[in-house]
Amino acid sequence: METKAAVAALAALAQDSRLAVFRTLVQAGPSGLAAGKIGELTGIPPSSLSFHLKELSHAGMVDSQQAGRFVIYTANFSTMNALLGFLTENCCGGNPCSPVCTPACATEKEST
Amino acid sequence: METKAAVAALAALAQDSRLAVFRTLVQAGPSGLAAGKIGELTGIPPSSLSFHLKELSHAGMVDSQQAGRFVIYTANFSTMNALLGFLTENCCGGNPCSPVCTPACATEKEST
DNA sequence: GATATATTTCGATGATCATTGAAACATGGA
DNA sequence: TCCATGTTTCAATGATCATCGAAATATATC
Repeated sequence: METKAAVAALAALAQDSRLAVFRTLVQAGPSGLAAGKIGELTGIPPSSLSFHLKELSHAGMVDSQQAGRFVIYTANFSTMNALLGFLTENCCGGNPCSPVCTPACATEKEST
Repeated sequence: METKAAVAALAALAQDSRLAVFRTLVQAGPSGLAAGKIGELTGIPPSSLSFHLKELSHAGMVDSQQAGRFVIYTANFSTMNALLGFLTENCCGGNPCSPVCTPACATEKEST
C-alpha cells in the first residue's frame, strides 16, 4: 500500500459518522447492507450518509453494488488489511520485536 | 477503546507528515528518536514538526520524554494495538469469519 | 553569566471538510 | 404510463486544519 492510499484510508475513517458506518459494515460481514439500512442503524440522514459513503468508497474502504432499487455496501476487507499491514510495516526496524510492539491480533493468535 | 479516542487516533494518522513521523517511530522501535532526528529523517521543518508531534501526542499515538536538551519521542504501541483491535472488533457479527475478513497479521501468523 | 544547541509557541494565511434540506434520478411494480 | 420507494446530487454555510518563519523557551557547556 502506498502512503497516499493509506492517508486516504485513514482520513476516510477519521470521522465519527464514517467510522460508525464502516464498523457497522465490518460487523455485517461480506453480505453487506443496503444504504437505507445503514442509515437506520446509524441514525445518519440520507444526504449526509450518501456523502460519507462516497468518501469511504473513494478511499477504497467500502464497495457497492446495485441490487434492484437498493445499493448494497460492503466493507472492503482487503484495503482494511493492507492498511493494518502498512501501519505496522517494518516495525522495530524489522528485528523480532518485544511483546510491546506486537500487534494485538497476532498475540491473540498466539495465546489461543 | 472508545469511538472518540479511535477517531482522534485515526485523525492523527490521517495526514502525510504525521503518518510519516509515526511510521518512522514505529520503525525506530521502543527506544524512540529525538525530535531533531525525526525532522532530519522526514524533512519536516521544526515548527511544523512540533505541531504534528503535539497532535500525535494529544491523540495518544506517541509518548515523549525529556533527555537533556533532547526530547525523545516513541510510538505508543498500546494505543496502536487498541486501534487495530477497535477497527476489527466484532467482525462479521462475531461469527468465525472467512479468510476474506481475517486480519493480515493473523493470517501471516497462521501461514508461518 | 554568556553562548550554542534543541525544541516549542505564536500568528497570519490559505485550504479543506461536514452538514443537510430540497430537488433530481433510478428502479420496480401496478 | 404513473406512482412509490431508495439513493444521490446540488449548493450554501460554518468549522476545522496545515504551513512555517520568527521569536521565545529550555538545557548544557564553558
